[in-house]
This record gives sequence, C-alpha cells and structure tokens, in this order.
Amino acid sequence: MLSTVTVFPAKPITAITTIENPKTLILQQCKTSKDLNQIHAHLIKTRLIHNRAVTENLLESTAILLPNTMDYALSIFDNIGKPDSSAYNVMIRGLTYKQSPHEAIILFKKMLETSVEPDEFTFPCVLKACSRLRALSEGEQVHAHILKCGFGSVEFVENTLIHMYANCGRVEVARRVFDGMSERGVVAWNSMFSGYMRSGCWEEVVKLFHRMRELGVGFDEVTMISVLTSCGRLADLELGEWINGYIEANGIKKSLALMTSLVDMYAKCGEVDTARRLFDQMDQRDVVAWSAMISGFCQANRCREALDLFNEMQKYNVDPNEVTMVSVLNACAVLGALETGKWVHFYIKKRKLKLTVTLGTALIDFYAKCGSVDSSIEIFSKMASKNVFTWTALIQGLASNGQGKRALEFFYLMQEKNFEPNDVTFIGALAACSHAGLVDEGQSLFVSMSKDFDIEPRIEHYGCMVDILGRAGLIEEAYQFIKNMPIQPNAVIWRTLLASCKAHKNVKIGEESFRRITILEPAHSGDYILLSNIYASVGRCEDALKVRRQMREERIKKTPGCSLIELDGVVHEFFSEDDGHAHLKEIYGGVEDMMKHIKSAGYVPNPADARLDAEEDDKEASVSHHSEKLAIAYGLIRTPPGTTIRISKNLRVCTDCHNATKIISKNKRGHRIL
DNA sequence: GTAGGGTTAG
Repeated sequence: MLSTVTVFPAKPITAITTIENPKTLILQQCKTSKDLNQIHAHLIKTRLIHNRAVTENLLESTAILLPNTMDYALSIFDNIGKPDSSAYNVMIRGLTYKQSPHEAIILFKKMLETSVEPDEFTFPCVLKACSRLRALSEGEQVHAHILKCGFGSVEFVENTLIHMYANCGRVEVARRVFDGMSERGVVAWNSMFSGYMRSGCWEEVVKLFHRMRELGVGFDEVTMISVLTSCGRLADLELGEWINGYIEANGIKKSLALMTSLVDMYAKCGEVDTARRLFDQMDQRDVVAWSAMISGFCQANRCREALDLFNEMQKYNVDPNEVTMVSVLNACAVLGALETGKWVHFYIKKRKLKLTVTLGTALIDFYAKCGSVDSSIEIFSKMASKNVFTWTALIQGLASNGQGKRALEFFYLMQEKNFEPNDVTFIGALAACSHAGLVDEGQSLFVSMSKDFDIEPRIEHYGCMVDILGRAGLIEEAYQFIKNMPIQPNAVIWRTLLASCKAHKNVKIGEESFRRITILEPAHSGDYILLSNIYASVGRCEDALKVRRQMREERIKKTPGCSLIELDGVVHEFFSEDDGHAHLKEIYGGVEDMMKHIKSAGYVPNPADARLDAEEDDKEASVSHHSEKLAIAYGLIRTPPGTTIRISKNLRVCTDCHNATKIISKNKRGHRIL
C-alpha cells in the first residue's frame, strides 16, 4: 500500500515509532489527504492510535494541512475519548480559519460544558472566531471567562482582545485593554494601529505612533505599513517621507507589503509620479500592488492612465480581483468608458468574482454615470447584501439621470428596509427633488433631515435647496434662502443661483450673484458666460458684449474642454484645437466633411460659442474645432455606419455642439450620438 | 496562539 505514495516514502513509515517528534515528520512529508490516510491506517494497525501524543499530532496535521475541510479532523476528534485542551485548541483554530468560526464557538461552549479547562492558548483562538463573526457579545463573554481563568494579563490574550474589540467596532474598548496592559510589546501597538485603521481613525494611528516614539518603543515593518497607510489617508506626506527616509537609512528590507504601502502613501498624498517610480522599481508586484497603483491614478484624476495600467497588469498575467475591479470601474465611470466597464462586468461574471457590497456599488455607480440606469437597477436588485453606499449610489444615479421621482421611491424604500440615510444620501434625495421640480418635497426633506435624522445640513445641502428653488423659478426665494443661511455661502452657492437666473432671465439677482462670486474667488469663465447670456436673453446686447470684453481683458483662464471617445476598449482624448493626436490630418479632414454635411442639413454655426480671442471671420472654424466635434469626427472615421457613438466630456456641451450633434444624429449615415 | 499593503455614494 505504501508503495503507491510518491511524496512520502523517503523513510519507512515505521520510523514514526523511533523518531522523537512524529509531528514534524507528518507535517513535513504529508501533502495530501491520501498521505494522511495512510498514516492514519498505519497508526491503527500498529495501535499507535492509542498514544495520545501521536493522535493529537495527527489531529493537528489534518486540521491545519488539509485545505478547506475539517471533516477528517472532526472524525479523528470525535474518536478521541476525552480530548484535552490542546485537542480542543487545534479544532477551534482549524474551524475558525477553514470552516466556520461559528462552529468554533460552539465547540468552545462544548469544551466548557464538558469541564475541560481552557488554557492560555484557547483564548486567542476563540477570540479570533468572535472577531471574524464580529460577535461582540460572545467576545465579551469570552473576555469574562478570560478574567475568571486568570489569563487577563497574558500578553497574547490581551493582544487578541484588542483585535477582537476593534474588529467588532469597539475601538475605544480595545484602547482600554491596551492602556491597561502592564507590558506592551510591538504586537500590542500594532494591534491597536490596525484597530484604528479598521475604524478609519487615521489621525489616531499617527497620534499613537508619535506616542510610541516618545516612549522610545521600537517599531517594525508592520508598524510602518499601518502608519504609511494612515499617512496616505491623511495626506500626511511629511510623516510618510520620514518613514521612507527611515527605511532607507536603516536598510530595512523592502518587502512587497511595505513597498505597496509606500506606493499607496505617495499616490494618496498627490505624488502619483513618485508612486509610479517606486512601483516600477519593485522587483515583484502582486494584485495588491497593482490595485494600489491603479487606484492611485484614479484618485489623482488620471483615469486614463489607470486603465492603461490595468491593461499592462494583464500583460503581466496578474489576475485582477474584486478590489482591482472597483478602481477600474471607477475609472470607466469617470471616462464614460462604457465598453470597457461592460467588459469588466462580464469578466466579473465569467471569473465568478464575488459581487461584494463595494464591487456592486461600484458597478451601480459606473452604469449610472454612463447613463445606463436600467443596468444599475438590475445590479442593485441582484445584490445579496447592500449598505447605505449602495442605496445612495442608486439614488444619486437615478437623480442625475433625470429620474427624480424614481430616486425618491428608493429613498423611501431604503428606510422601509431599515437602512438609515446619511448626509450623502440626502444630497442625492435633494438632487432628485430638484430634477423632478418637487419644491415642497425638497423643503420638507431638508427640514426632516436635521429634525428626524439628526444630520446637520452642510453647504452642499444648502446648495441643493438653492438649486431646487432656483430651477423652479423661485429666484427671489432662493436669494432670501441664501441670505438666511446660518453658514457662509460659498462661490458654488452663488454660481448655482447665477445659473438659475440665466434660465429664468433674472438680471438683478444675476448681477448680484456674479458680484458675490467675484468677492469670494476669481470668477470662472463660465460665470462670465452666464452673466453675458443673461444680458443677451433680455436684449441687453451692449452689456453682454461688455462682459465678454471684460473677460478677455482680464485674461480669464478657461478650463480646457475635453472630450473622450472609447473605440475598441481604448479611450481617446481630445482637446479643443487638438494638435496632439496621431491621426491629426485625417481628423481635421473628417471634421470639415462633417460640417459640410450638416450645413446642408440646416446647421447654422453659433459664433457666440467661439473662443473669445478668435477673429470675427475665424469664429466658424473655431467652433468647428471644439473637442467634441473632433471626437465625433474621429468616431465617424473609425466606425462603420450605424454604430452608436458615445462621447463623454468634462464640461457642459455648448449650444453649437449641441445643435450640431442633433443634426449629425439624424444624418443619413445612420450614426447616432449619445 | 496575537499585528501588516489595495476598494464604494457627493
């Protein structure tokens, strides 16, 4: 029988009887359950199974070695007449990691019921099970047992208690355990850091690290990883660089995790290029490292580079996971890269990635931002677990796609399902009211927010109210609302009102809004255009021109308009008067053709949308070189007739491009542009 | 037997 074993027979199995520590032999040489089976059979045959030490070694081997199953270990355990605490410990540990922490706790109860005294090794295992289940009340009961058994001052036990309380959301209790320790090793500090990180208390990590240094406690790699991660979240570049310097000065080994946390720290502190340099220097990069760099580009608003990096990652044959996909979807949402995002969705299904709350929420957000709200709703209904983020993403998505009423239905539904809306949810709900023209409902939501939900309105909420009133044409009310705000209105608030004044042709309050903006910050080019258009809309052309002239004289910088088109999964970026594209000639030729075509179909160029410094006779050429027209022309060149062309852009589309697009969409080539 | 890197809504 033994001759069939290929991995085992280096030594005859009878060696077990003579070797001092049979566990070492078993652990080192067994690779599969078949190997263990043979040893088990041998032990029965030689009656060694009745030797407790041998059996417990076998138990430990089966509990730890065999992946994903505790069945074998359980069958051995059940045959031990009176298992002692170490047998229980092995089982509790194995169950916690491999099967179910719940069963681990049940076994611990059984241990107590059968009067087997837990030892100091039992408690870290049980506490770990409680941590995994976030079972606070069980954890507290275990804590009581710990005190009763007199293990309250065992360092390992205290460390695990810190972890358990922090993981169950009671970081302040964890801190009490930490403060009560007579001896604090580096693991205690690190457990506390991780506890704060889990609760998002990044400042506390940094504070505690400073305390650690004051006390002269030595720290290690694990400490640095936690602190670097916190530096990233706090944008504390100074401390992050200090740690980097420490690593260099002390020749600390640059492990994968340490390097990743450095990359993450630099990226989150706005030093993406530094992060990229470090990333390129890494001799190995796993999925976490790639994900950190990809998300770094997303957060720096360099989403195109994020997608490029995602493609590169695949060339290196690193499989993306749920976390990677969240960032990738985020990039797709920003870029309007519908096809790439759909591919990601398909990949998630094909590779059976877990639709976690975070990933599902990212998908909802992605589809909504690409205008496919129906897909958002579909994902939402398929998600097994949801949280406030999920509901908020959907509500926001519906609201921004003009489905205000439907957004509000979900807003009330979430409360029926016992999810409490937070401040961001209310921003979504108020935006829904504003798009649906529901003034009364918006006002009562605003009141209810602080009265029933104890949420202090922030400037964003006031902004929503101004928008609700302004859009409904209640300009005077909106103005009074701003005047009565308990917090200082910012430029965004006045800008919102200015936009309403343009829609409802209110010169007086429009002028006032503009004046307020200029007091608070240098006005944007869009503000000048709005004011100019307000004058023009009531026939005050002289004043309209004056504003434009003023804008030119003050050399107001314009945010460059940028349009994106995705073709075969690649995002192409265009700027107005773009001269950086590889197919320049072809594109400008395409634009000329396109303009000729639509002119014959009734398009009239709108010189008001031309660049301000364009000469009179150049105005038509100027509008024809807007980034969206370049992107559309490129799309027409690159795709067969009948293909849907989707353009995303950073600014609101101008009137001229809007008109042009309408006509292009009806064009006989059959292209549609969304 | 205890601690560690990347992710979601404005």
